[in-house]
Amino acid sequence: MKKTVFAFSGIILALLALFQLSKYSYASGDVSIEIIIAIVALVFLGIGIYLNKKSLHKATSSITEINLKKVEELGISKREHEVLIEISKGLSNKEIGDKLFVSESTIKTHVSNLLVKLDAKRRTQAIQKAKELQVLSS
Amino acid sequence: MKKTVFAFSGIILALLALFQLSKYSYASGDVSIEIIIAIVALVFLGIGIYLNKKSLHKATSSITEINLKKVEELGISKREHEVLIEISKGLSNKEIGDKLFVSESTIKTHVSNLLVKLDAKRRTQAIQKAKELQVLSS
DNA sequence: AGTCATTTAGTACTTTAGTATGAAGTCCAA
DNA sequence: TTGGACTTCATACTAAAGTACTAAATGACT
Repeated sequence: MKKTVFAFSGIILALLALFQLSKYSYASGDVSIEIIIAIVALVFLGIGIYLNKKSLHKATSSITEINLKKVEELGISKREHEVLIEISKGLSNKEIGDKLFVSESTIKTHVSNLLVKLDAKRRTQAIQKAKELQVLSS
Repeated sequence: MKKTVFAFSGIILALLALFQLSKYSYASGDVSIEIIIAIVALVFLGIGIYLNKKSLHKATSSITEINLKKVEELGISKREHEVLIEISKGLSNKEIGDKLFVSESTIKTHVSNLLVKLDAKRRTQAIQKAKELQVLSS
């Protein structure tokens, strides 16, 4: 956090300096305007890349969005998708039932339906396929 | 791919136009140099962010290395690790046995040992924990 | 009001998974 | 060469998971 503050302060100061420098350099006639603009362009290109690298590195580690369209395409209902998530966490049917306040029978029904919809023979295979199809976050 | 080519062509043309525009605008005295530089700066900042987002998205999506040290720490043997990988692919004990040319009994033994070492009650939980511990690539 | 998808739940079975235990062969290092 | 870890396999269980129905309640849509 402190590093970020210092970095930003530095960048802002550098930019101000660059602006002033560009004005005086142009006024004194030493450098053409094209070169000044080019320098500014390159510096900001670098800043853009740097800022993005910072922000993306924190975000992308956990971003693997769930494709809601494919969930629909596969005909997976809201409740079934909930069950799918719990399966991927390693819970048993009984545990999922307790967590969602329904019976184990109900979970078995949902799981059976999920296996058909995901074309899987086992829950482990369902997890694998669901992640491939971006129906589960990995 | 075609999209990328068109996008780049567009960007390059826009930049050339911007450069020419800046020169004439300044020459005619309508716009001050600060504003021109600011516009160029913002445009290149955007380009930098855009380029980086593109390149990072391709790279970070598949990077999740397996931590060999933790495999050792957990006392997971070479064969057990092989079995773990097949489990995560969604195979049954029988299928894993066929793939590795051993009996289902053998796989059951390996799986039981894995569950103890990973402190899991089920194979699905083992997958989850193994990925958390970076013993499996996710 | 009636249809359709969803959610819930049950029974009765079959199939996998997982546990516990024993045992034998391999290979490596002390 | 003799433990020790690894791999293999088996038997006999118990426990989950999964299948194949049936069925009822709910809510949305027509």
